[in-house]
Amino acid sequence: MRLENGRAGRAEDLNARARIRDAAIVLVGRHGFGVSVRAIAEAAGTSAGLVIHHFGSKAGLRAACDEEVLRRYREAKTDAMQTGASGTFAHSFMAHSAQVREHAPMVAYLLRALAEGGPLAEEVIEKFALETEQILEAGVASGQIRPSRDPKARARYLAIESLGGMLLRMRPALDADGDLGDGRFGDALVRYASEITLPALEVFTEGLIADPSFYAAFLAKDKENEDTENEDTEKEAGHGARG
Amino acid sequence: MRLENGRAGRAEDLNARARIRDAAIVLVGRHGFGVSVRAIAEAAGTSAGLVIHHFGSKAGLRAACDEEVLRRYREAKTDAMQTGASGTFAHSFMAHSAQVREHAPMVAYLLRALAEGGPLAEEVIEKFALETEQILEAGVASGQIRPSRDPKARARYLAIESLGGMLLRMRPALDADGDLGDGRFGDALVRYASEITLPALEVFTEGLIADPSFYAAFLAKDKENEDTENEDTEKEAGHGARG
DNA sequence: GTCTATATAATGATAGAC
DNA sequence: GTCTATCATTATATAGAC
Repeated sequence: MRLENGRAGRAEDLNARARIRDAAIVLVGRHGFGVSVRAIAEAAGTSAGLVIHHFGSKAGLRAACDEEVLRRYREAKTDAMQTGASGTFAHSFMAHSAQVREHAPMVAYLLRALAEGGPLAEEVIEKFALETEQILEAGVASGQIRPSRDPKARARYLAIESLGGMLLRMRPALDADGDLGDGRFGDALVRYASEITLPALEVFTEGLIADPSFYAAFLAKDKENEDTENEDTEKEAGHGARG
Repeated sequence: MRLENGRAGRAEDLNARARIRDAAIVLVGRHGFGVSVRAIAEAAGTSAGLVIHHFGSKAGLRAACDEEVLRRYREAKTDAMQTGASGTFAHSFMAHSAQVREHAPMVAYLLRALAEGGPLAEEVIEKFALETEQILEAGVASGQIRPSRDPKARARYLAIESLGGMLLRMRPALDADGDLGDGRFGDALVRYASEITLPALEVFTEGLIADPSFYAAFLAKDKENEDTENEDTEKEAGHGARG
């Protein structure tokens, strides 16, 4: 009873069920997951009872929204990849998408999901990490990106910091207590992206730490740990809290 | 009626008011701000009525918690600075603090506040940006850190990404539906810190982008924008969504 | 200061008419 | 499929006894 729709065609998708789901995505983006079923029903022009009738429960509605948002994310990603280089880093992709009126609610919902945690958040984080890894791999092959001692760990680190920074910075702009927060959020995201572009490029191009002995010291300590761990494999893995 | 206590001595701070406030900090860290006044009262060994009596409302209680958490943050920061180099980057400071049993609830509450947004979140972000700027400035003076074209913007960028990455990654570990989530959270934070140390040091020491023309192109475009903005100062600042 | 009892409002979910 | 009416629960906050 749950998944048979949703993956169906997009044509006859303007029925009440889809209207409720779309209204929920918009309202969650604006006010968070605490928004009431009644408010969603009102925004969709129906009744609270119908919402439950279609989705079983509020959790069921959320699951349907998660699924739809993930679908739109993939769609937006494809668009961005074809359009230009907007799909490379988290903030540039998100800023690009948020400006497309159709994709803006998806971006807002996604940020709410990241702030709250849950399956959708985990899935998007994994997607970003993987996509970053592939992009960096291509960059290394073409000589634009420096090779890494551990490409997977580097990509994961960069993806999480990029996504997290955007979440932290854009989180306040989500709250639309004001009248019409329609294009304002997209604008704020673009402003953020333009704010960090130059410092990020500077750090990534010129580096930040001048003294290479820091890195060398940690590399040596890491190798040392690996060796001792190979000796007594069973012992509780205590990487320790250093520095 | 509100602030006269709280900054008072720590000795006679074990009355019911302080007990309620401390219980609230712990429970908010574990379950978020949606936790009920009743649950807080029960954890403090008192009644819901007394909570309202002391703090006026749930919002009043949160304000008191915010204030106390900020006080503990400053305290932990001072400790960390004196102890060693644990105060330098967000994750290392947080990981260090979360392992101190006394400071762990403060760190969890802080992450909840960052995820939710609000005055405390803004204040902590500003503090981190400023502290990062000062640390980097000292590093530049001693030759360990590379100088920047825009030190303030670079510090802000690094602070937000570091804090945001930690928030994104540690957010799921906060939920303590399980039995006793006491030391587990601190351990998870330490694990995260050790996960990102090597990739971060690699990127910061060796850089990420091999081709310097990327950065150069954006620098040129930025200068161009500055010039046109100097011509017509009034025009709506359209930095534009590039890339 | 602290408690119990209660007022009041809002929530998610159900039942049944149409 | 859709609605209205309602239930049961839970929430914050109040009132007043002690």
